[in-house]
Amino acid sequence: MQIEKVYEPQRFEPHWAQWWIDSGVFHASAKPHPRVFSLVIPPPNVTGSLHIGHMLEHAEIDVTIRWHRMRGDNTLWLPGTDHAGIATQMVVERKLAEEGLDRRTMGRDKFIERVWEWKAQYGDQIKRQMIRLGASCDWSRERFTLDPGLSRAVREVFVRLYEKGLIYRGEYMVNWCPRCQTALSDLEVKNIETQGHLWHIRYPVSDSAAAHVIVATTRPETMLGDTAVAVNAKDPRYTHLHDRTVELPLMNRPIPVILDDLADPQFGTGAVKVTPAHDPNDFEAGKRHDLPRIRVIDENGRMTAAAGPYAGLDRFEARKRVVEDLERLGLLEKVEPYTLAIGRCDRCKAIVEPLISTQWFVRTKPLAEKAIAVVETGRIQFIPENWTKTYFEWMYNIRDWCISRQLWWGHRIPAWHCQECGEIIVAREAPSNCARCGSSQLLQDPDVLDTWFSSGLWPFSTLGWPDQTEDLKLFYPTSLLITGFDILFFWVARMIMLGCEFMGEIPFRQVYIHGLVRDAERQKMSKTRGNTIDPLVVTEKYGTDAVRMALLLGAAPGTDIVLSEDRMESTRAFANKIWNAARLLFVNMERSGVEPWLPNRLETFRPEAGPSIEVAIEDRWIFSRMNTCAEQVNRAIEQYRYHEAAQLLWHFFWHEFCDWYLELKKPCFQENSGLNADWRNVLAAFETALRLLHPAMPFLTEELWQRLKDNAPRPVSIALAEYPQYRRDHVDHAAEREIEELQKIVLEKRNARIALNLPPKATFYSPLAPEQEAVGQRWSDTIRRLSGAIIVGDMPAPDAPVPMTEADRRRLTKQKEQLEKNITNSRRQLSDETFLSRAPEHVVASMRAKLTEYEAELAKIITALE
RNA sequence: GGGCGCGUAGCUCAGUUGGUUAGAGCGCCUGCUUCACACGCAGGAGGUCACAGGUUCGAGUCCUGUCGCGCCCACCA
Repeated sequence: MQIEKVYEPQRFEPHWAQWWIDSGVFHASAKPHPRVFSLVIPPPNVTGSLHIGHMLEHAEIDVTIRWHRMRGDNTLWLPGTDHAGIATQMVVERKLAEEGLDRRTMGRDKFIERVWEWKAQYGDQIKRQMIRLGASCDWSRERFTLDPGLSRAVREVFVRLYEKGLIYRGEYMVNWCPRCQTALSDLEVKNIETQGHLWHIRYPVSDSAAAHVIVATTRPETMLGDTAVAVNAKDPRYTHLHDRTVELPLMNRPIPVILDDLADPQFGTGAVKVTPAHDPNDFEAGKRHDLPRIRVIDENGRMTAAAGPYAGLDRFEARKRVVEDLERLGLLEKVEPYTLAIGRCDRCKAIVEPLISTQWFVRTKPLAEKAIAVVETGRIQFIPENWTKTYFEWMYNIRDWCISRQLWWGHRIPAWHCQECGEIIVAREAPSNCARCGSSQLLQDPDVLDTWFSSGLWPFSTLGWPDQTEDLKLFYPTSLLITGFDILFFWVARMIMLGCEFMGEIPFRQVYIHGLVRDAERQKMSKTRGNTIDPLVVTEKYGTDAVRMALLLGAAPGTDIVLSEDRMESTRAFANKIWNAARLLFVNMERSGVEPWLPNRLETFRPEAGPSIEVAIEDRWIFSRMNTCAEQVNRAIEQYRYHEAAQLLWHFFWHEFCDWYLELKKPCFQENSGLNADWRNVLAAFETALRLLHPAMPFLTEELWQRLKDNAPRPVSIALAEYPQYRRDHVDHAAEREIEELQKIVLEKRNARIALNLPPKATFYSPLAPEQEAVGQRWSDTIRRLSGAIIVGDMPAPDAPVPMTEADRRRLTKQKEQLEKNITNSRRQLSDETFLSRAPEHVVASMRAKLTEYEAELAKIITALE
């Protein structure tokens, strides 16, 4: 059998990725099963290819899913993608611009056609990437948020919410992105601290030549739309202005002075200009005082006709001109530098303009109540727990959700406007006549829904809702959601609200929130920084398994994940280590004339299996150790402690299986030995180790597992094999104690050799402590092989004792000091009445045991030093 | 302004309900091409757990405060 020295992932991974899909290994059963584990993917945007953050998410999901599948659960990982309204439309528009095209000249239908073409191309790319990265999804259940079925669910939800009065349409102030030409929800606006100015402007008081009031603003251009100046009723400085009017400069329009709490006497001059059409606070104040709303900025961010001489100017140009003009008129009191939070569009970073427009909204308070309750009662659990607080924080202060977008790509709002009487008809399917006047002149609302409206239904719309499908019955509520904190409000919160409302049941039981992937310098990865890691590039270079392992090793709950080439190099080394352990076995099997035959598992190493099968102590030891490892790994995965699971696997395989077990087994690999008990045990141990490693490193383990032949029927894939579980009867304390003692002796002898300055190959005589003799004699050959030391009993003792080197003496002295300190500490603790009465028994017991150990060791060191 | 989190070896981070000598990977130093693996083997150096108090028999872990850093939310012009 030809096996290369170095594991080449590129040769095997694509092959297995395809085979898994073709053989349907990952398909969930539609039949009820006592244990069901289901999870829906956070659907990636169709806009682009997957980045390393997706790979982390998918690695974590995949480990969990594979683990459940191997435990025999009926397991579903439902894949799919999101149409991502604004993001996708933006990308396609940009693409069209390169061709010199514009969506407005193309027309809606033509444009949507182009987006679908884009989707076909990129949606496929995402699927290909995921398959290549080993994601064990059930591709037969793949969904897209704009699929007919999911669109039906969207219309159903919209209509029901509307009928329940939870969706309304109205004229309100919304965040408007002048670049994207659409309204945005509050969540889609990012407030970014920016260095700006605070302009203090004098507004002359009407009929009072000298008097004026000074207002401060960060946006002077909006003064053109001012319809009042507000002062606080309790502010003694402005009592003379009550019931007066001021002259609005530049526009020469009298505006009233109103009394409103909007004006904070502590801030600025205590007087504030009111622009009801362009500021959310002013909008509210305007409603309270019935002020006119003068719109001076339009959807393009340009000044309207109402802005008089400034009409047609860009809003920022207008600001400059307004300030210049005020200065010329001597109405500019002063300008101060000022730090303010500017709202920017989450997608295109354009400065958002608050505008009054007619939009559709969801009344969120009633939905939030249920969503709060299910988390409060612990029916939904966040991991790590502290996200619960963030979730509540947002839910308690939730505001109505603007769901209409002036885009073309997305779910068209299922509302029709009657051209005759203006009636609005909300319906599941297009109505033919107006419900009020009977006219057939109906036009569908041009707007589409916020992307998150459809993703909010994802856990049940993907399973067939509103139909009561088998899948829905079986897999809803889903077991777990694994996602990032950046979409906690956007997505997770809305799924909980909508799931509780429409299914009457939570969408998932647990939410695991993973961290952000950062680069070696702990920086956030972003395209502008140019520090992104492309999953395909690094998997090509290091192998999928290595990259997965690197991600998992860093994936401690609640922390960000640092990924660097260094890390992937070390995990690649680990993959190679597994490969070479297999190589050792395969090469020796050939020499021994052993067909790579996989024995039935347990009978080979269990002492109870009968006297006919020899079970060497190292076999008993490795199975006992592997049992412990399985226990810990299972518990770690169960608690989403992926980094711990990965580290346990690493340590077990490298430092126990390879460093000790295989080394101990080497003498058994004899020429033409045939398939003896030793071989059976080695192969059984190796096969079990592969299964243990499989969720973390699926490709390598599948490749090696398939190369092991079997004498008994087994699943077609290691992905369907049984995951090793802890078994009480596999614990073998006697074997562990003996091998531990052996390890201690070998390490001691190795150190002795180094202290003597002997080269690795040199053998030397070394005495054995009396208590080690029983073990030492039995393992003398092994000790000699692994340490180079010939122990007393093997050979006559040397005439002169081995002289101690300086380095050795230093080391021992240091050890001695440390031990003395520990002994003092332990003795003090053990003579402390309070400690003895309060500390748990096992702590006291272990401290006693350790103390004895320290004392013995100290005695040895003292004699050695003399 | 409110909320969350971080500060542990040169670097990047683990450290589950407090329990005795604080761990890993990388890097560094020493010695080895030993017939699975130099993506390797054997060994080693390196930490007053940010700082100051407190609770406790016992604190990296719990409490208070200080300093430094990050993230999220929020309409103070």
